[in-house]
Amino acid sequence: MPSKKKPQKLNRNFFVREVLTVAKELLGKIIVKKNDVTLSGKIVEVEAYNGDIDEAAHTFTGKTKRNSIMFGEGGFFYVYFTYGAHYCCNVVTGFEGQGTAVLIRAVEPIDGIELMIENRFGKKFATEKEILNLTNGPGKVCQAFGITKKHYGLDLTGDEIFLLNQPKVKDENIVVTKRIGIKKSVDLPWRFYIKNNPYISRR
DNA sequence: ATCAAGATTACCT
DNA sequence: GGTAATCTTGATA
Repeated sequence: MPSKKKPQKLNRNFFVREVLTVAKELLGKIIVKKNDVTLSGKIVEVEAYNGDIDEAAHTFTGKTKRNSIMFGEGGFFYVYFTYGAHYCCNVVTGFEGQGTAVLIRAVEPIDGIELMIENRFGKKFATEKEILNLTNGPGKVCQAFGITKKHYGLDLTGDEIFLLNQPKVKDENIVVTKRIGIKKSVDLPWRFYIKNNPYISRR
């Protein structure tokens, strides 16, 4: 009997490519975080940042202590804290020295939904509406998954947090728009999300 | 040592 | 739709 093929972890080569390519291909992939409970979700919305030409990127003004991981090789986790309340998580892309990354803006919950509800709302149960609000924004994704600065610089080809390969989302099912919540380089069409997915952050 | 800004969210009218 | 909350980082002195 032909057994169903298990999805494989994305390896270093996937991440060490041009940031816009990686951003688009990250759609539909599954992010997994292993603890006592395994949490996972399908990536449905991302934004690309490129310090070479993009004034909104944290790496635009050069290397600092905070953004140094973004200048490393692709496949590492860049987590930062903002607005005094929220963590946002990024997947570093490209070669050593490039300063590019993809912000994970929204995921569709798959495994460990009970724990995500607890992390986000501090209770065990949630209404359908609340479940749609679990992970539909970058700060919410980090809160639901319990991602903090402890995970800064983590190797995404390791065993704690990693990504599982999935079939590519077809171009006709990808919506391309301008990015959200930034004040510089606002016209770059570097936000990508899966068409008609209920878990994207609207706004 | 001090200060301003920020890749957001939740709650208000 | 508008805005307060909240604190880390990086820049300036």
